[in-house]
Order: sequence, then C-alpha cells, then structure tokens
Amino acid sequence: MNLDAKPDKTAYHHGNLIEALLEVAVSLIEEKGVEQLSVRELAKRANVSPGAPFRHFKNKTALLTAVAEQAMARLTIAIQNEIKNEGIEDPIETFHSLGRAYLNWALNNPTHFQIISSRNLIDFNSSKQLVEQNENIRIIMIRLINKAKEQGILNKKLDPNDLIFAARAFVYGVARMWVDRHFNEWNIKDDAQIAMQKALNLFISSIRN
Amino acid sequence: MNLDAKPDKTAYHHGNLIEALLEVAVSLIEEKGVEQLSVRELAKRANVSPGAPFRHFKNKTALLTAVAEQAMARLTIAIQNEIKNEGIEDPIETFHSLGRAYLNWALNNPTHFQIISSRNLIDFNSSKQLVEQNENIRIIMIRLINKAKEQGILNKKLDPNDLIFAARAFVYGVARMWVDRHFNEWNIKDDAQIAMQKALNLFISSIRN
DNA sequence: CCTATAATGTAATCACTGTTTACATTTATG
DNA sequence: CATAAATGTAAACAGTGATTACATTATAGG
Repeated sequence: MNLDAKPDKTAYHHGNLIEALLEVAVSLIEEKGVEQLSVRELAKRANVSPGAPFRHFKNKTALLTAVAEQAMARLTIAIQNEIKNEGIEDPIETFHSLGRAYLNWALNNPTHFQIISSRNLIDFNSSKQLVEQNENIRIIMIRLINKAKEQGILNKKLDPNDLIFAARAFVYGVARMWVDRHFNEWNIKDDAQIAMQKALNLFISSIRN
Repeated sequence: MNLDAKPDKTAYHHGNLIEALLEVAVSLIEEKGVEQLSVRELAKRANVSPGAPFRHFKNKTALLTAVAEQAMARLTIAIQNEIKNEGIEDPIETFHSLGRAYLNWALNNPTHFQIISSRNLIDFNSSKQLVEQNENIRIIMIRLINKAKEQGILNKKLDPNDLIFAARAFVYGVARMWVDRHFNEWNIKDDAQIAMQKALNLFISSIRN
C-alpha cells in the first residue's frame, strides 16, 4: 500500500497523513509492542515532523483510538461475513461460527485485538463507533440465543443472559491468552488455532440441549 | 504499614527501600494506572532520589516483575487456603472452589492481577518464582480433573487436557473483562461478584457427568 | 485569476521519562 | 578501627508527549 499519496507534489503537505499514520502505527506496534510506540517515531516513519500528528489527533490516545476504530470495523466485517454464510436454520451453529470468526480474527490480528481490548490506551467510551459496534456484536449474540431457546435446542438449565456473558468471557479469555502470550506457559501442545477451536467446540457443545 | 523503617536513624539510608518501593508502586498504579507509573514519582514518594531505585532493580521492568512475584505469591496463598478448606471427596467441587478463589482474588486485586497477567510490563519467563507458581496452579487443576475422571463424575465427552485449557481461558476471560473494565460495556446488571459466580457455576455445571 | 483564509506542515521549546555515571555517605567485615 | 561493600545523591543523557509561534500550501469567493 502506498503511504505517500500524490508523491509528485511538493513534500510540504503529505496529502494522506492520517491514513499513513494509522498504518505506520500498526506496523510499529507489531514490531515493538504497543508500550514502546512513540508518536515521534511514528512521525519520523511518515517523513513528517514530530508535531505534525497532533494536527490530526489531539493526543496519542486519540490516535490509538482511531486505530481501534479501524480494527473494530474489520472485526465486525469478519464476523458478519462468517455468519452470513451460515444457514439460518441452526442458531447454535451460527453462534459457533460467530465465536470462530472472533477467535480467528484475534489469532491473525493480535495487535489490533490488543488495541480494541485495552481501556488504558484508547478512549473507548468516547468513540460512538466503538461503542456501537461492540453493542452490535452483543445484540447478534442475544438474537441467536433467543432463537435457540425458542426452537428448544438450548440447554434448558441455562439462563440466556448468563450464558451470553459466559460465552463472551470465554472467547475473550481464549483470545487474550493468545495475545498476552500465555499459550506457551500453559503447555498447549496443539497448534494455536486448533487449541482455540477445540476449546470453542467444548464450550458450544455444552450449551446445546 | 510503616514504609520508613528505622525512622530515627539518619535519613541518608532508607533502610527498607525495596519493600517501600513495591508498596508505593502498587498504590501509585491503583491511582493512575500502570501505564502512568513512573520510577521517578515512585522515588519521590519514597523520599529518595530518582536514581535510588536502580540500586535495587536493574530497570523498571524488573521492579514490576518483583511486584508481580509478590502478587503471584498472594494469589497462590488465596487459592491454597480455599482448596484446603474443601473436603477431598468431590474433586469437581474443589475445582469449582479453585475457580472461585481465582476470580475473587482478581475481583479484589485488579491491579495485581493486571500485573501478573501482562507480558509486556514484566519479564515473566525470567522469574523462576512466577513460572513455578503458575505451573503449580496448572498441576492442581490437572490433578483434580484426573481424580474426577477416575471417580467417573466427569462428563465423558470431555478430553481432560482440552477441558483444563478451556477452564483456564474461561476464568482468565472473566477476570480480564473485570480488570479491563468491560463489565459496563457488556450490560451486566448483577453485582460484579455475582455475575462472576453465576458464570462460573454455568461452566462448572457443564463439566459434570 | 487573484487573494484572503483555512488547513496542514515545521522548528523550537517545555516538562517529564528511564537510565547511567561519578561521587558521597553509611554499614558491615576482617 | 580501617577498609570494603552497600546504598544513597546529583548531574547528565537521549527520548517522550505536547504546545507554541511561524511557514507553506490548498481552497473558495469575488
């Protein structure tokens, strides 16, 4: 991807700085971890002065929040693509697919996942986009579980609200163990993706009637 | 607790700096978040010059690792106290108690939990103590699940290894949702502790035969 | 087309950070 | 009791997020 738009124009105005900063931020975080990200190095890599990013983001948190918004949008798309392909017959299968999409995305985008999960690096609640998309995912889960209950295929001992929270906590835990690099410490012998899917299967199979 | 040991002696040597630093670190993190912790402010609060902490910790990471070691020791004690009180009859009940102790500890010590979970702030693998105590907890889980299997009270469809990983991911997810402040966003109506226990009950009840 | 103005860049500066170094003081040891 | 080890200080370094005054470019209206 070309980070320097309009490269033939004079160099004073970058022309595409916002997007360039967001991209450079992600690759820089992937290199050195989010704790080591500095706006100044970001600016240097975008061939721009140290103060320039602050024309577009009021501070570092705002910049990372913008990265999070991009990331959350991509996660939402990944999820929607996955559950659209599923038939509408078995809501628990669709619920399973939702979890699979979430975990696969976290597996393949650990940096992005870390950023959308953190509440110290970004300003989650001030971003309408983040709040809404998070809520959308929750609503999808509620709808699927309610449908499963209506169809009588949900384990009758389970309260839907409790189940949805547990399911969220479960996939969040698996994903965070991955991005937090706890897999080694936990003596996981399987390939990471397989370990994730096995765990998910275990959880899903326990909610069916 | 008295952070200034031997207060009547001359002030040049603190006398108890290491422990004082660890305590001040925790309270400072609780105030401002771990991202905002600075060694210099730490030193200031301990009435010591900015360079003094580096006589005892080779860098900031080492200092936080020491905090993590203290924290992990306390978590281990909390867990052992809880499962000792349990009878030896029902290993799944003991497994449940283990999870309860873990979650209660995370609930009441979110700062400490965050520190022992992070792999960017501390140097987990270089600490024999951290690695060993983490492993100890895992071994307890394995022992309990194996015992449950022998007694025939474990759901026969479950592979013990997969179950242990899933259980860990589950409690880790619940705890991290708490320390990462995702409870609000997830529309949890219950008191946090109750929500955690309900979720744990749900998980545990699904593993029994 | 030309000019006023908004947008977007720079350079210099600020207070703060982690860390190191040379030196000072206290404690412990032989 | 002298000397070495431990533990403190002060000063300095490069790097940080952020702000300010100023420079340059893009743009919109007459």
